[in-house]
Amino acid sequence: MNLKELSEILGLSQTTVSRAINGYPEVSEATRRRVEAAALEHNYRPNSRAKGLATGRAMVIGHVIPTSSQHELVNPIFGDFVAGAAQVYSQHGYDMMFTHVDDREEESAYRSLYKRGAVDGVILQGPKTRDLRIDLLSQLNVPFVVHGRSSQVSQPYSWVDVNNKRAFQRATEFLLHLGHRRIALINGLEALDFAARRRAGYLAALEQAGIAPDPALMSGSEMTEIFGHEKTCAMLALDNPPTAILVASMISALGVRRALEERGLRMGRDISVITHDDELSYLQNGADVPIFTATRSSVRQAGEEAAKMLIERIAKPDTPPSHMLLEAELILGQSTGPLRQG
Amino acid sequence: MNLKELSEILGLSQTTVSRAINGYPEVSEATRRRVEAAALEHNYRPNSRAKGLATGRAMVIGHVIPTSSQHELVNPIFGDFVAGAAQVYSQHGYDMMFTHVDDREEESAYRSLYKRGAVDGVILQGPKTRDLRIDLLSQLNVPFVVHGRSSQVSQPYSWVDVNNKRAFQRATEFLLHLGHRRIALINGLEALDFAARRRAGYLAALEQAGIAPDPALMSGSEMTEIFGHEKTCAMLALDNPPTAILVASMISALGVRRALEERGLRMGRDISVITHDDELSYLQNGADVPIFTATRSSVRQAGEEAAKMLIERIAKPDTPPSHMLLEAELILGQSTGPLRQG
DNA sequence: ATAGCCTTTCAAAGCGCTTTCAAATTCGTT
DNA sequence: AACGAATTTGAAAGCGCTTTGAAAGGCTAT
Repeated sequence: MNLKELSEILGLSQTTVSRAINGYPEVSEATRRRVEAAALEHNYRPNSRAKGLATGRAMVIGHVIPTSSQHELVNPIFGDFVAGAAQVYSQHGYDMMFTHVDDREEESAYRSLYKRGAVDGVILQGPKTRDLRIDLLSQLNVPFVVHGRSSQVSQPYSWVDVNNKRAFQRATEFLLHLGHRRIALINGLEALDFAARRRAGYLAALEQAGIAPDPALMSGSEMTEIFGHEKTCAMLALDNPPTAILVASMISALGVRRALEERGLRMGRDISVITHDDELSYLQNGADVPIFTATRSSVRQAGEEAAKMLIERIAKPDTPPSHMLLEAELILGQSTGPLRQG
Repeated sequence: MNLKELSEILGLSQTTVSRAINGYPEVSEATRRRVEAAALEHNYRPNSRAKGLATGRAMVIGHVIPTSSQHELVNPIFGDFVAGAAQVYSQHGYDMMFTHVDDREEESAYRSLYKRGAVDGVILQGPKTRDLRIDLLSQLNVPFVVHGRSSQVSQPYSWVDVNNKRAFQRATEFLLHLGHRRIALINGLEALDFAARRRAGYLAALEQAGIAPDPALMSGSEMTEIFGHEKTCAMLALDNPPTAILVASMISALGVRRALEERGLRMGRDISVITHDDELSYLQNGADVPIFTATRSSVRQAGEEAAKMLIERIAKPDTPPSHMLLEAELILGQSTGPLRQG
C-alpha cells in the first residue's frame, strides 16, 4: 500500500492525501478525516526512504562505534547514555542508527554516514583529549554534539559534559579532610578526556594540600571489574599502601571491593573508597544508604540532554554551539571514614 | 556531489557510472578505473535513501527496544549481544537501527518499521514465554530472528538460543551431588522465556532427586545487583536458609556476594553459589581461576550468530526457519563446595 | 567490404514521496 | 447575479539512484 494506491482508493490526488497525512492546513476537515480513516484501515505507512529523498531529511541520528575501543558499545555506561538519548529521539520522531567500524576507518565512516544522507546528525562519544573527529565533523558541517569534551580542541563545538575535574577534586579534598595522605587513583583510560580531567582534579587537590603525587598510586585503564581488582591488589602490596582509593566507575569499584574483602579489609573503617557513580539503572549504589561514597551524575540524563541539544542543532544549524556542564553531587556512603592511626 | 554531477564531470552517463561503482561486469576496466578515481577524488558517496528507494533494500537491520522493560536497552547483556551482531552487520554492509517505543505501541512500531521500508529485517529480543510479537512478525512477513525462544508459540520461526534448561539442570545436579538440599534460585524475570526455562531445569533436577521445591527459595525479577542482594538477605533470614544459591546473572551474583560477605559467609565454604555467566566483556568472571562456578555461554557470540542467520534469511526469505541451540559450559570456580555438616 | 557477434555505453522510466504552481470550487459582498 | 477573495484540490516536476531495452562501437570471420 503506497500513496498512489491510497489516493486512487480515495479518489483524491496524491498531493491532497500527502497533505492530509502530514497535517498541512490547506485540507478541509472532512477530507482529512476521510484520508486518516482510510490510512488506518489500509494500514498505510509512508515509505521513509521516499520521504527522506523528497524532504532531504533522514529523521535518523547516528552514533558511530569504533571497534578498537572494544568495550565501548558494550560499556554499561554507554548503554544508559543511549537509553536516555533514545527516549528523546523517539519523542521527536527520530530513529537511532549505529554504525560499527574499525577505527582506522572511522573518519571515512563519519564522512560517509552524513554525506550519503543516512543521518541528520551525529553524537560523538568518548572524546579523547585531542579528538580529531571533532575537526572532521565541523569541517563536514554535520550537526553534532559531543558527550564530553576534548581539552585540546580549540574551535567551538557543542557538548554536554559532567564537571569531572571539580568532582574528583572535591572527592580528593574530602579524603584529605578525613586525614588521608596516601590516596590512590584508579582511573579510566587517560587518553580519554573525562579521565584526564578527573586526574587533573585529583592532582589539583593534592597539590593544594602540598602532597606530591605518587605514580605508584595512579593508574588508568578500561573500567572493568577485573582492572579494579588487579590494581587494588597491586597497590595494597606496596610497602606504603594507600589508605584511600578514588575509583572512576562503579564497575571497577566492585573489583576494588572484592580485592579489599579478600584481604579482610572493611571499607570505611580500614580503608576509604570513593567512586564515580553514573547512576546505572541495573547497578545502583545500594538501596537506601549508598554503599559507596560517590561523585554522582546521571549518565542517562546526559544522554537526554545531548539528544535535545542535537535535535535543536539540526533544526537550527546556524546557531552558535551550545554547552551544558552538569555538576556531580558528592554523596556520602559507607565506604569512607577518618584515617586510622597506624 | 551526486551521481549526475559526477557523470557530467566524467563525460559519461549516470548508468555507466553507477555500474562502475557497483561493480557490474559490463563496464570496461579503463572506465571503471577512471570512475573510481573520480569518485574518490570528489568524495562521492551514493545517497543511501535514493539507493534504497531504487533497489527496495534499506541495508539496515532493526532492533526495537520497548520502554517498559526499562532496563532492556541498558541491560549489559543486551549490550554485548548487540556488539556481536553489530560486528557481523558491518561486515555485510548493514547498519543497525534502534527504535525506542512505549510497549503499548510496540506492535505498531514493528509494523511501521518494516512496512515503511526503514529496515530489511528485525531481531527480536527478550521473548516472553508466549510472545505475540512472533505472530505479528510472521504475519507481516518480515525476515526476523529471535534471540531466545518462546515456548508457547507453536508456529516455526528462526531463533538462536542457549540451552537454558539443561544448563540450570546441570548446575542444580552439581549442587545436589555436593550434598546440598536447600538450593535457592535467584532468577531473571520469569515472564521471559529464558528465565522460565532455567526454572524448569532447576525444578527438573530437584524432582529427579526427590526434593520438593520450596517457594521461599525461588524468586525472579529484573537482574540487578540490588535484587541479588535483597533476595539473598531475605533468604538467609529464613529459619531454614539455603546452603546453595543458583543465580541467573553475574550482575545479580555480585549482589549475592555482597550480602554473603556482609554476614561473614565465605562462598565455596559456608555457602555455594553458581551463576550464569554471559561472558560480558567488562565483567569477567575472574582472571585465571573463575570466581564463580558458572554456566557459561557467550552472549556476544549469540549476537553474532543471530545476525548471520538474519542476513541469510534476508537473502533467502523463503527458506524454512533455522535454529541454533548453543550449549552452556559448566565451569568450576571457587564459589562451590561440599555441604558443610551443620 | 560486410555480416554477425560481443562489448560497452546511453536515454529514459521508475522507486514513493513532497511541493510548486495552477486550477477549480466555495463563499461573502455588492 | 456577478465579482473578487479565500479555500480546497490537482498535475507535474523533482529528490538521487538503479535498471531495462536500445544503440553504438569494436571484433572476427567470411
